[in-house]
Amino acid sequence: MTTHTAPRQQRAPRQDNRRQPLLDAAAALFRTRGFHAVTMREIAREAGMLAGSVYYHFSSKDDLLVSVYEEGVRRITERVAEACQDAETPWAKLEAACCAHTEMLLDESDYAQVILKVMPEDVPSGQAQLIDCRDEYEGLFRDLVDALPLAASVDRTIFRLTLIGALNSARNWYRPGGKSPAEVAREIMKLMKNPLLKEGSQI
Amino acid sequence: MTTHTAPRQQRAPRQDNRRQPLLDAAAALFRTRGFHAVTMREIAREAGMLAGSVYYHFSSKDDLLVSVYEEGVRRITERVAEACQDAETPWAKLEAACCAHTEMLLDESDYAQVILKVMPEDVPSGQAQLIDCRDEYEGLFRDLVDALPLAASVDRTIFRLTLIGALNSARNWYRPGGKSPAEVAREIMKLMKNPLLKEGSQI
DNA sequence: TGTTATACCAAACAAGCGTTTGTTTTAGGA
DNA sequence: TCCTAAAACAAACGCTTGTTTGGTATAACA
Repeated sequence: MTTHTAPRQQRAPRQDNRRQPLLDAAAALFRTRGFHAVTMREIAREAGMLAGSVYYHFSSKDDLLVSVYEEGVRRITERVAEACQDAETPWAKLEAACCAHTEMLLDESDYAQVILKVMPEDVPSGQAQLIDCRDEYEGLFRDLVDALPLAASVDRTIFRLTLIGALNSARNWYRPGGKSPAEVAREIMKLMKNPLLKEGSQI
Repeated sequence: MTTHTAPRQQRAPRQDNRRQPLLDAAAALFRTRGFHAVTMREIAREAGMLAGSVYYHFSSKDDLLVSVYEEGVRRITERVAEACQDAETPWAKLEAACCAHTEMLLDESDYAQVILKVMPEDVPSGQAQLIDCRDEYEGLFRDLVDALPLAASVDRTIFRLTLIGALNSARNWYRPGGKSPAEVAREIMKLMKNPLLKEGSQI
């Protein structure tokens, strides 16, 4: 007697599938209010459905956050990698990367901004996954910094982390209408590249 | 017939008052896990009491957070202001301030670290209060930066915000055992003060 | 066109939340 | 020593949370 494994026929997703609007809503809410302050009912309502329906697409709130986070890293990685390729010198590559990074964080993508707002420790079940994502993205900048012609006395690790930290901190004070995100990024890089001292002054 | 307003006699707080242990517990928990992820029951248990008892000392969870936050700003302000006074030149003053700031954020005070972990928008009812606190503390750094002999092309506002942002970002990667907090702060300042370029290299 | 996996709704669930209430213990001042 | 305010307990309140369950409409494929 043969074992009848059910055919388990698979079908293409329907066109009216609302997984994407759901992710978008979650990204927007997580970005502005953080993981713990947002409820499944809010996310669902924003996507035009009920809370229970979300569980057809995601197994838990944590799972939903991880998906948003991964998509955020995917998008910013894509943009930054693309921006680097157009530049020629190591410094120009880094600058292009910083501009793209800052643009994503300051006005373009809810997804990318979730990366700054949500900390891995907020989601114990997916902590390792989020950290891996972040590390992979940071590796991009490690390569760019390693390629720079820096004085031997400069600690490249601290330089890299400080640069990214400085760019990210713009999120706390940037307001649209003044300098553009790219201008902010260039200004910050200028600070770290040029001497600040007034000519003739002593330290 | 005279109206007898009750004497309403006031007494000094008892010696076994546990308001302070309560604040300490709240500071430690808010710092590591954030405002929304921490419950009143946890805070109370950590301080050795029950959830309801907390409301004898604080009118709400929001109120408790605001108290912790204000105490954090008070402590870091005190330490930074004290550190500045010992230095002489503008740059030395700023460096002393940055070292003190970084020490508080990296290993000393749960209270000070709450300032980084909790965002004003987490507590709508006390948002304005938290922002005022933060602004007042930042004013300290504004004065220090304004006193620096900088090249005219440098945007002092962006310099100040970037410096603080860079220092604060160390919270994300600092690990005890390597460079001390003060060394990290000095390294970051060096990055923003000195030229990075290798001698003879082109941009 | 009929079948079925897809994608949702509607309603409930247990657990946990911040907070309130009424009562009890206890230390400080007369 | 007695009285009273301080400071806590014990237990509940109403509500919200993330999640589960059972049912139902419908688009996709045979």
